[in-house]
Amino acid sequence: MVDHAPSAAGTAPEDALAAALSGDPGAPGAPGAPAGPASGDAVAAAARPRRSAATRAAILAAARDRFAADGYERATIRAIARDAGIDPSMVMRYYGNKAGLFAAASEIEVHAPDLTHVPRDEAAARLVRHFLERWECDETLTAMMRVGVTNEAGAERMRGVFAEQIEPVLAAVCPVPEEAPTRAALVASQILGMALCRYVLHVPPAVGLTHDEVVAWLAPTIQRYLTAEHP
Amino acid sequence: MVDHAPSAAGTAPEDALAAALSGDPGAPGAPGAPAGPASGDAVAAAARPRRSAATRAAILAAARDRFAADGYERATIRAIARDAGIDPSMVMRYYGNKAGLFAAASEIEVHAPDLTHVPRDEAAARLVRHFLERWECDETLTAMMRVGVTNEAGAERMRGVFAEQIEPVLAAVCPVPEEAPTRAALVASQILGMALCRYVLHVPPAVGLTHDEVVAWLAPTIQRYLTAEHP
DNA sequence: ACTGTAGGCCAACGGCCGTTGACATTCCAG
DNA sequence: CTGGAATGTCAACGGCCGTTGGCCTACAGT
Repeated sequence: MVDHAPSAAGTAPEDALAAALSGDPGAPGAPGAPAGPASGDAVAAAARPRRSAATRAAILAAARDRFAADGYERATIRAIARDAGIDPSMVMRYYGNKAGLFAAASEIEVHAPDLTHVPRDEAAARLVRHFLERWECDETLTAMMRVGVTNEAGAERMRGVFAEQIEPVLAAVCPVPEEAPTRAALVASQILGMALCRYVLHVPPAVGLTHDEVVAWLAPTIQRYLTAEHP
Repeated sequence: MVDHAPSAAGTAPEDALAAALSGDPGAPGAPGAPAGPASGDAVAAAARPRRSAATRAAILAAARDRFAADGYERATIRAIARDAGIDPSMVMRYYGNKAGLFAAASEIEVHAPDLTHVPRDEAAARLVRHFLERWECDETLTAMMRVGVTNEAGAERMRGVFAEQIEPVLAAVCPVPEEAPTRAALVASQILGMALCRYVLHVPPAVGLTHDEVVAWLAPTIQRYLTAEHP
């Protein structure tokens, strides 16, 4: 009778991740960032490069690699710290906790191209090629997919990226504005599906396609999702 | 001197999963399965329902739910056993270890429909509708996706399902046989992408589509991947 | 009635994890 | 030169995990 809600015991860590991904300012601020030398010149304080910048960057780079390779649960702070060549406690000092580190390592900028000044029948090809390059330039998107699939907070972040960075861009070329969300979701389903097969599951025939082949196959699909009349 | 390979300690769990998913017979056999009453009638021994069958089924059902909801790492044997109403050690007795349990819980049967006797222009719609229903009838496919994205052994299993259960079915309706793998991968990318958005990431516009709408949008895409000439 | 065996529970072990706090070192302002 | 903040190391804590082995119970064959 002592424990009245044992079934909810396992959800605490996930809450931490959710809070961190929501931009919750609850994380303990890194030393050196908030308070300057008190009476010193604010501009000088901001301009002086912190010696820790290199360490922070190394941690972030190692974290991106590990999260992309292993997902959130299997990527351990100890392993990330080892890759970065520092002590695990430094990760805590700079990013508060594991969730905060992931939130920092998974800041997503899709940089979807502006399609308003692209000929309508080239928009889809442009889009496909952009995402191929974006996906291969670093492993952030792979990491986001790994965590989004496993973790509800990660999924929420992906929905946010979709709503804030994908939908608006596609709405600009949608003939009927109120259909934009549906059409954007269809586009996302095809692009994410190809990324899943090619970069995460490594399905051989999907890996073997050249960029041009992927564009040639997918662009007509995307184009139809964008502009064809509602079936 | 007892333990001769201490350096490989960190990789053991993943290897165990890989071995289990490869159908490695190394797992300790469950009691009651291999040896009958020695001198008894073999038919009677096989027919007599083991009292443990219900427990085994309960474990498997709980495992499917947990793996689907949490992925491989976060789904704990303790939680699965609690859901099944038994002791964690029973899981070990029946399935050897966690990897063996997952291997048993993720036996995938896609049951892709035979398309050889379907009018060519209906094949795609039939396929899309089948996968919608298949995906919603239980959570096995969601579990497979969660693990396939996070775990290399899980990805290997998905590639196996693709090669053995998807590719052959689609090859039957492919005009050019040697293009079958590529076309099957394209089909898989669209179907898995929609499943990802709809059942895993829960992207709102994708969730809101009815079956008929999904079929209406996706079928032309699938049809083109199946039968349109190579672009 | 007796006994072997399958089914089940319990307590524990060793290990890895995230996290913490105390202590050493480097750097810079005064 | 000196004091304090920034940077970094080390060792440890508590917790949860997968896994193991011992012990108890119920039942079927003889």
